Amino acid sequence: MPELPEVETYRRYIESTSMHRPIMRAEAKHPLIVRPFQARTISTAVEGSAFLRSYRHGKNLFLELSRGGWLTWHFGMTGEPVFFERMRDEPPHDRFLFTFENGHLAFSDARMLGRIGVTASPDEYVREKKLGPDVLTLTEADFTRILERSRGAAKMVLMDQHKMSGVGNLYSDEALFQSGIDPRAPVQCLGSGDKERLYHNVRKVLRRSIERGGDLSRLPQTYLLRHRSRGERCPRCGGDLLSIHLGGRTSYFCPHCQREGGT
DNA sequence: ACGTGCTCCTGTGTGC
DNA sequence: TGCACACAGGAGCACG
Repeated sequence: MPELPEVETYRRYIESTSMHRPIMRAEAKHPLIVRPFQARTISTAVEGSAFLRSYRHGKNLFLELSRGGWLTWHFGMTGEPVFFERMRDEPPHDRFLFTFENGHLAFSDARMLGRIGVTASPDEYVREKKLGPDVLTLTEADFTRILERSRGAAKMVLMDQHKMSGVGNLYSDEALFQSGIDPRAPVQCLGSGDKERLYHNVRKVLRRSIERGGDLSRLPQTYLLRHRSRGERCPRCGGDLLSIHLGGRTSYFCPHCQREGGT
């Protein structure tokens, strides 16, 4: 379920469970999870190393390997890291397993849309994938510049990892809701007030969720995310929420509280 | 250079 | 209860 806050939560989890432990085995339990690499390539690069440092860029996690290079980790839609000590506690859908002297770190991923790979450095990976800057590193001026260079629906711009990296379907809905902006609003139609609110709300929403450990159920009831399902009502005005398809993804918003822009 | 839609995968919830 | 089918918080790619 990983957007930026979840991946940051996973990074901290791995920091607290799995660093500086010699990796005895690194095994792809399913070949798809390391695509387009060969399972062997990853095992060879990782076994005998330890994770030295962690780094996150948008929804991507990087772990520096003591023998050189970095592990890359993308969580797809259903991936999560699980540390455990006894094999009988191995999670279901274990797709990649790191084995330490005392314990294991599994990549559990039901849908297998996640990926594990290796790269020379996070910078190299970001360049290869043409990822935009991590959204939390953006200044307001950077953010505004990105919006001004873009066209199309505001929500699509927020979610485009090549423009800015880290925001997905759910948090874009939330930031737009809190900013009173219709997800379909063309970015060119946003006023400077809209852009300013959007910048602050994107950051606020992501930070708040990180504080809550990426657990949506711990976000305030005033958030759209707590009401993001069919038939629910806007937490602000009580009106019916609308759900539409935008770029193949489901968007929820309040047609009363969210406008096409111009402030 | 762009936006749209298809595709990769499997598990779960919904409605008949 | 059982089954079929839509749908899911992501992203790369082909196509127009």
